[in-house]
Amino acid sequence: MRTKEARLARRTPRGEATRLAILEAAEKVIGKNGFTASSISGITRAAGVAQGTFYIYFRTKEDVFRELVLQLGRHLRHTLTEVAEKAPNRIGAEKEGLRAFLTFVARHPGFYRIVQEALFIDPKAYRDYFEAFAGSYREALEKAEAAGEIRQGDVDVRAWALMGMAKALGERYAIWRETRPIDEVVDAAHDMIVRGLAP
Amino acid sequence: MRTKEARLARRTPRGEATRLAILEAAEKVIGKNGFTASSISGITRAAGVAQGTFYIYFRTKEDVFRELVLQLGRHLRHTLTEVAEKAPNRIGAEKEGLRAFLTFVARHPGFYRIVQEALFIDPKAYRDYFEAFAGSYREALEKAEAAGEIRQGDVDVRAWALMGMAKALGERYAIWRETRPIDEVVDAAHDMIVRGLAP
Amino acid sequence: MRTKEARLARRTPRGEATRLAILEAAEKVIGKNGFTASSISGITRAAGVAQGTFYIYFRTKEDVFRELVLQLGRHLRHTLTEVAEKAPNRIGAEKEGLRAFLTFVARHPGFYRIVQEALFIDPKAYRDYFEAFAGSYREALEKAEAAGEIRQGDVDVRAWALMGMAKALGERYAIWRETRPIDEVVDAAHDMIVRGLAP
Amino acid sequence: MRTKEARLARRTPRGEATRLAILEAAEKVIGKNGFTASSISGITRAAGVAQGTFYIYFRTKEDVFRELVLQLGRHLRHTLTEVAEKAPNRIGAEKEGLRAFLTFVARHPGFYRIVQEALFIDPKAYRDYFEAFAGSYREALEKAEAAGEIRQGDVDVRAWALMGMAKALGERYAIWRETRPIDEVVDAAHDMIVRGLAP
DNA sequence: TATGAATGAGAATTCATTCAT
DNA sequence: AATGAATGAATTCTCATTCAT
Repeated sequence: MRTKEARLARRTPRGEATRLAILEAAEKVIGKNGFTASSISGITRAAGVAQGTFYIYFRTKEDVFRELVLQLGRHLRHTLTEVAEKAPNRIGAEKEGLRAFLTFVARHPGFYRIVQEALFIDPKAYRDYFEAFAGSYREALEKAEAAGEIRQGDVDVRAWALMGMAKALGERYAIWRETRPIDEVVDAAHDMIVRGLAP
Repeated sequence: MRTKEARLARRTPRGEATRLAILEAAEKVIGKNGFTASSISGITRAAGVAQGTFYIYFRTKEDVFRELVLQLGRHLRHTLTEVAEKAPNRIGAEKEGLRAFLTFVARHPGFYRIVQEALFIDPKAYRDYFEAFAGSYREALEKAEAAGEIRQGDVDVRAWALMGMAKALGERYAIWRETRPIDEVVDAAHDMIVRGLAP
Repeated sequence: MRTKEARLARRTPRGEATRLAILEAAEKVIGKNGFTASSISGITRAAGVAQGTFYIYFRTKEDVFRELVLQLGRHLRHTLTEVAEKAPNRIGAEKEGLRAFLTFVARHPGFYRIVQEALFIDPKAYRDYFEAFAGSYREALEKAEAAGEIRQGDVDVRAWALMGMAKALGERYAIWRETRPIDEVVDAAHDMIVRGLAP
Repeated sequence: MRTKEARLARRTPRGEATRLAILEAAEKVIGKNGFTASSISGITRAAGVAQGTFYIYFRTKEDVFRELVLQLGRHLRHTLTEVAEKAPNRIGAEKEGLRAFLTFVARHPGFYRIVQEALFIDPKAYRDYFEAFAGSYREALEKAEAAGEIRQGDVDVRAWALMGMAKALGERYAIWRETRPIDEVVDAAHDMIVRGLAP
C-alpha cells in the first residue's frame, strides 16, 4: 500500500514545476508576512495557480513550511561548509563563517523570519535545524582543540553561544535592515570571540 | 484629550483586580500555547471572567500581548540590574548577569516564548525590548572600558553579541528544558567571553 | 473541569430560544433536502441567525442531526405509547399503533427522511432509535402472549418484522405522498397481521 | 439522435473491461463507505485507473450509482425469480423467497446500503427499484388468490408490507451483522405471515 | 463593571469535473 | 483509451470583536 506521502503527486515534469512554483511562492510570501499572516490563497495567487492545486502537492500550510525550513537549512549549511573548508584554521573559519552567514541573511531576509517562526509553527523542525548546525559546530571545535588551534573548553556551550551571537547580529540585518557594513561588524565580533573581553 | 488607553476602565480596586487576573491568565495561556493558538475565550476562561470583560480592559489581543512584553521586560531588567549592582566589576557583572538570566528564564519558560513571538506579533515591541537592554548594556560596557576593566572594542556589536549568546543558551532552558546545571554553562560561557577562543 | 459538552452555551432564556430556533430550522431544512444537501449556512439562514451562532450551540452538523433523531424518537414514542395504552388488547393496540404511526409520518414527512438518513450519518443513533422501539415492542408482545391475546412466537423476529411493515407503509406517505386513505391501508395490513395469508 | 449515454465510450473489449473495473470498484467502495464519503478518486484508485478515466465511462458520480442500483436490482430479482419458480405454491414461495433474500443480503452487505442510500441520492432509482419488486409481488399474490392458495386481501398493501418485513430483517444481517441463523428467523417470520398473530 | 449571546469576516480544505497531452 | 494535473466552487469551522442587558 502506498503511503499517504506518496499520494501527493509529483510524477510529471509539469507537476514538478508547479510544486516548485508553489514552494517558491511560499518562501516569498511567508518570508515577507510571516506564517500566520500568510494564507494558502495568497501563496497560490503568488504562484499563479488555483487554490486547490496547493493540496495536490502539500497537505497543509505547516507542510510547505516544514519543507521550506528543511530546504533553507540545507542551503545555508551548504554555503557555510564551502566557506569553512577554504579557511586555514578554526579561528579563520570562525570569521569567514560569520561573514558568510551575515551576508546570506542580509540577502535573504525572509530566511531568518521563516527559521525563527518555526519555533512556533513546528518546534521539531526548528530544533532539528539548530541541532544539525550545533552538531557540526561541536565537531569542528573538537578538531580545532585537538589541533591546538583554540583553547580547551566546553564545546557544547561554545557552539550554542557562537550560534547565538551570529543569530543576534544576523537578526539586525534580516529584520531591522541594519546598514553598518558587514565587515565592520564581523571584525568587531571576531575580535571578542578570539581574544575575549579581558584587558 | 484623553488617550484611548485612558478610556479603558481601571478605576476601582475591583476593576484593577480583574485586569490583573486577565493579564496573568494571558501570560499563562500565551506562554504555554503561543499567541496565535491562544484565544481570548481561552484567556478569559483561565481568568474566570466572561469574554466580554476582556474588552473592558484591553482593546485587542495584540494589546494584552504588548503589555505582557513590556511588563516582562521591566521585570527582567529589574532583576538583572539588582544583580549587576552587586558585582565588583564588569567581568563579574557579566557572569552574574548571565547566571541570573538563565535562572530567570528556566523558571519562567513562558517568558522566553512570549518575548520571542513578539517579533512576529508586534515587531516594535520586540525591538524596543531589546533596544532597551542593548542601551544599558552599551553604557555599562563604555563605563567598563573607561575604567579599564575590559579591552577597548565596539560596544554596539559586543552588546548585541553578548545578548545573542545569552538568548541562545537561555532558549535551551526555556524551550527545550535543558537539564545541564546552569552554573556549569555559565562558567563555560563566561570563560569564552572573558578570555576568547585563542590559545 | 467542565466537559466539552458543557461548554456549549445554554444559560439564558435568550440562548435557549436561539438554540431551539436552530434545532427547528435544522429539522425543517434537513427534513426537506436531506442531511448532505443541507448546509450549516442554510440552516442558520432559516433560523434567522448568523452562521457563527450555530457553533455556540452545536459542535457539528452531525451534532444537530443526532439531537434531532433523539428528539424525534422521543416524540414518536410518546405518541405511540399514549395510543397503545388506550387499546383494550394487543391486537387492538397493533391496529391503533399502526394508524397513529402512519398519521404521524404523513403529517411530519421530514421525520421519516431524517430517521432513515441517520443510517448513513450516525449509524449508532439509528440503531439506538430502533432498538428502543424494538425493546418496548418485544415487551408488549411477551405480555400479550402471557395474557393469551396472541399466539406464542418469536418476539424478536415479530417485533422487527412488524416495525418493518409499518416503515414500508409509512415510507409511502412520507416520501411518495401516498393518497390512499390511511384507514384503508391500516385495515388491510392489520388483517394480514392478525389472520395471516393462509386461507 | 444518439443519447448522451451512447456517447460514452464502450466500444472495444479493453474499454468494456475498464468500465467493469470501475463499476466493481464503485460497488465495493460505496457499499463500504456510502455514497457521500466515497470519492471518485477513491473509486478510480480502487479500480486501478486514473481519475480522468472515470469520465470516459460515466457522466457523474450519481451516474455510476444509478447504474449500480439498476444492476443490483436485476441481480436480486433474478435470484428471487429462480427460487420462486421452484416453489409449489405462494405460501412456499414466500418462505423460500425470504430465505433467499436474507441469504443474499447477508452475503452482499454493500447491496443493502447502496439501495437504501438511493433514497437520498436518486429517489427515482429507489422508487423504480421497489416498484419493480412490488409489481411482480402484486401479480404473484393475485395469481395465488385466484388459485385459492391465500385468503383474499389487498394485494397492494400486502406486497409493500411483506417487502418491509423482509427489508427490516435483512437490515439486521446487512448492517448490524446479525448472527442468528437465517433459517430460524425465516421460520418465525413465515409463521406470522401465514397464520397471523391471532390465537 | 460584568455578562454572555451574537456577529460575520476569514481561513482551510475537499472534491467533482474539465482539459491538454 | 488513458492519464493525471489543474480548476474553483462550496462548505465547514474559528474567533476577535461588538452589543444589549
